[in-house]
Amino acid sequence: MQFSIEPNNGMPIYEQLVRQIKFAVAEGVVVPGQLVPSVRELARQLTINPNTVQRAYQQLQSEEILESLRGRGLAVCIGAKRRCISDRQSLLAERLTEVVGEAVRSGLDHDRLRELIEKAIKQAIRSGE
Amino acid sequence: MQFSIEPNNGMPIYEQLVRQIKFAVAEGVVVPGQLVPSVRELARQLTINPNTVQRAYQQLQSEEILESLRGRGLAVCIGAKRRCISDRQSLLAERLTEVVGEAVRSGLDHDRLRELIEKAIKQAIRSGE
DNA sequence: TTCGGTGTACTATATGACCAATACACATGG
DNA sequence: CCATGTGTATTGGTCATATAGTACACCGAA
Repeated sequence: MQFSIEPNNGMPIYEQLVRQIKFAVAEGVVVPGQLVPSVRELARQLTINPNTVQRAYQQLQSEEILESLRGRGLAVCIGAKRRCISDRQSLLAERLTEVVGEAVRSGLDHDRLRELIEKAIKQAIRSGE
Repeated sequence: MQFSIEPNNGMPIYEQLVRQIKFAVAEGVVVPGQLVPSVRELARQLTINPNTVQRAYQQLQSEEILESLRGRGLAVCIGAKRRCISDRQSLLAERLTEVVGEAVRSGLDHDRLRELIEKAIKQAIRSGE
């Protein structure tokens, strides 16, 4: 459960959290039934406000990714993994479509575009190992 | 000079404008010396607030893309085209790196990722013609 | 039972983006 | 000259995000 929050990235912090937790469930980093970090613990870990974490957890509950075990914590729902895998594809496709769309509309050569994409992929893989 | 603004896209409206105007200069849709639409005209055209247009124009002046001919309008600076072409590449690469980075970190297969990218490119080209 | 950790709820405050309205200085065309 | 259209500046308001602080109900272990 390693999250990285980037403020000033346009995307609200609570939304970044929602995405990353969904991705973690999709990858099996947290399995159904397992507890996620507590509101206060995760807030302390990321040095953000507990209310912000709470907001992310609240949305994940409304999407039936997490369920509340009051007094104990929040657990990953049973059927959540399949849905998170599906969600991951949708969420990433959505952003990709936006960015690629902007590039094409801007008039950039398709060759240049593919070149930039390949460079981005290599950089992402390299920085992640 | 055809712009499309999407509110609630995370990116502020004035920043969307700055990018699209830079792209237009890079493409030669507006050539150096030519006047861009007036603050009020563009605001009316996009049904946004004149202050928002003003803010975009102000930033473009600080980057020496536009110059103010007070009482007449705003013109594209002489050396601006080359800089805009360079800026376009940087701006698009930056966003691409972010999105691709998120996809890779999320654990998505590289094959799936390339698949999504190809689909996004085809869709962008198709919707643009 | 008691205590600490859990989720949850509520109010208040600060910041940034954006809208709304107004006012002023300048240039152009009648 | 003067009316119109420019850019520019200022003030105030709304909304979403995020922070800060407090309070309550619940569970489990000591």
